[in-house]
Amino acid sequence: MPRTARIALNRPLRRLFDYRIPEDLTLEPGQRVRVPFGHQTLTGLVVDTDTPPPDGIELRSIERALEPWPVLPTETFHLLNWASRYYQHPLGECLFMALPPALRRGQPAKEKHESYWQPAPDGEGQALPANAHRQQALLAWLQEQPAPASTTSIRAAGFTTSQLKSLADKQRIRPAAAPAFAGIADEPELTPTLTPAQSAAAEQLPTPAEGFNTALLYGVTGSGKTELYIHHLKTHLPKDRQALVLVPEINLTPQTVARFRQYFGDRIGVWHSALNDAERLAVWLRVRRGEPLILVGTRSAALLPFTSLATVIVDEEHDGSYKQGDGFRYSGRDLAVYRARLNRCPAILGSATPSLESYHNAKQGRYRLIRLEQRAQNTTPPSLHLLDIRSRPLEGGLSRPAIQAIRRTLENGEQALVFVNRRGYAPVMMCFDCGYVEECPRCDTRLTYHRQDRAMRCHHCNYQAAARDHCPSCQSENFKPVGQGTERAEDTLAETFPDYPVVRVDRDSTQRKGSIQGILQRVNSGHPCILVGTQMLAKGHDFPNVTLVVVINADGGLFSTDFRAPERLMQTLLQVSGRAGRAQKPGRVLIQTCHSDAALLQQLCQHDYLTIADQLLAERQTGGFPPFRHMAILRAEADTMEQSLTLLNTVKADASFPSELTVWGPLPALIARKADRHRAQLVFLSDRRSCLNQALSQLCTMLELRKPSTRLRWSIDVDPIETG
DNA sequence: AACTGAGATTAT
DNA sequence: TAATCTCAGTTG
Repeated sequence: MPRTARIALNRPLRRLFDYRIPEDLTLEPGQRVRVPFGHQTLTGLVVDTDTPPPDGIELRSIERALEPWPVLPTETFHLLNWASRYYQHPLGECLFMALPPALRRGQPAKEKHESYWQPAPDGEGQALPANAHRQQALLAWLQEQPAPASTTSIRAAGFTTSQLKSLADKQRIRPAAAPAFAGIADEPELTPTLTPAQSAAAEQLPTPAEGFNTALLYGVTGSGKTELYIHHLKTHLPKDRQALVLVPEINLTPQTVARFRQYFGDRIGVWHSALNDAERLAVWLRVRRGEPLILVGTRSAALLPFTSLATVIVDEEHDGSYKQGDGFRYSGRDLAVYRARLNRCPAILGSATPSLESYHNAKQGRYRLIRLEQRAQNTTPPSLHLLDIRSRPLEGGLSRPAIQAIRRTLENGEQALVFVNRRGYAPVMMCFDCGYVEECPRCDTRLTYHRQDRAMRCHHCNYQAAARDHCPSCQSENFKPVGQGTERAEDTLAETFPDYPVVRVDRDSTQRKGSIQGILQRVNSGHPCILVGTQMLAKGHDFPNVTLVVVINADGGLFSTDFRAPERLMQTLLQVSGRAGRAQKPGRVLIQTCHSDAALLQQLCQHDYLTIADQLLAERQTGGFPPFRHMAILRAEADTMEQSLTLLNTVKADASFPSELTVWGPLPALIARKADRHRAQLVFLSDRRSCLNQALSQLCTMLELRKPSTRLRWSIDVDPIETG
């Protein structure tokens, strides 16, 4: 009986392919192989062996295994299998997503040869030139090292390979064998000191000894969650085990990584989108080898091949960036929790504004709710005030009282932060004579005016055109920007407060690498100034001298059709409020709105987040929305709206859905045309996850069978966060 | 997705 | 008549 293997390929095919295993080869799931596929040779992953071969097909043979060991260890493999079914995404693409790019191709699982160096005995080799300062410094550095140093660590210490080569040429250093991996090199023996409130919370956190257990850590902004994580890992993570720490966007939080490094030294591994292929492979291999790393990373770090995971932490667990927006639409947070379950270890989800999903889980008793409601430095929490701007004169979007508050803040020698939820100068250019509004030629959107480079831009498809100074329709010069963007607010503020620096922080002002660091440094010097910016400012930064936060307009989230909009509004407002009054000075938050009577905004000023969350949950329950019911969206996009709607309509008509499944639509998407693609969607809701999942796989089979055209595309989004 | 081959369309 | 494009079908 010839042995067979079922192989997954990195292709968008919802099926696997069977191959014969050569006589001399033994294989297990998770191994990489080279297989013939049509006229090409591809890298595949073994999913199963000795499965009954299909009838009437002449199987081709696996060429060879790329490694004698599985690149995907058992738990990771299980996780991805589960995720493939849960998110209805082809298994092959899920599995390959968990490999670094180098291993997705046919490359060997080895780092580029790394060499190790040690100083030559005293007196050997040639003397160094007097001006070779860096070489002398490198030699001195090598002499201080307890063991031979790798090229990577030499580079990390600020030296170059050419300096290394010069020393080697002069025989002042010699190559050495790679030191055997001996646990953690030198993890500092340092543990953060906790406040009484932090200690109380720390005692409730689930430890690796307890097995699988999920905790929701509700820690208000400034309560010191990071210290708590570090303390927890220091006291409970065994020295030989791994930990995963997920963060939303690591590029914006180098301070967090620095803090972890300070306590764990080289035991910290970092994983984010800015790594190149070689760096990715190196970190991935360290994880796969089972080095007891504490891996700090973004969403995709949840897919890393941990072999001895003992703690999972998800910081800012409410953050939308944990959900992948295209392709394999997984939630890094949810995969991390499932991973903890597979590895029988604790998962800690931390946030000052927990997602309603996690909070609901806590209320249902599935998660342990831990409250940390005191700020670490005993500062009073910021006070929130609504500022109704109906029929008030505005200057560049700012009301008189807001400007006065900013002035007082600056005169007190403190800093103010102005939050504007739109980048650019103004979201619309409009003709005040004929009413013409400049729109994107490829999307159903308005173009945003960017004064910085005199451009009109579409924030949805990146279309760009030169800005005009008169109306293209009636030639009137009464063609003006309408509404507020960060650039405009910056402008007004600079005019109003000529004696103080105004610093803008948004995607456009921080494009250059590291420019945000410079900005933050400048702000943290503490001199009075005004910060203007978008969401970016709300995320995790610590501005000790900011005592006033002004929200230019809170109304955007009040009337959205998206059922998550109120939740998101509350989270954004509270996160940005948290930037106020960190040090010894109390903070004030002014929220400009045209609806100061709105119940949601009133509650925000009077209550804590969980009270509002209770309220929002009640509304979700009444409306039959997540987390009370499970949701998925089938989206279609094509050259015409008719094509998209037809596909969804026929699929809806042909499928036999159980009565407990609610189906809405098909309806055109909120932005019906995006980059010249016409989009529509069908929404599914069900009380039972299994019911939803079954309906979705039925849909997939149907959609796979019909192959109308490559220009007509469809995708499934399970637990969507954008429902427009 | 990548590739192929058949058939239609277009350039020379 | 050759080169190019489009479309549908297949991959074990």
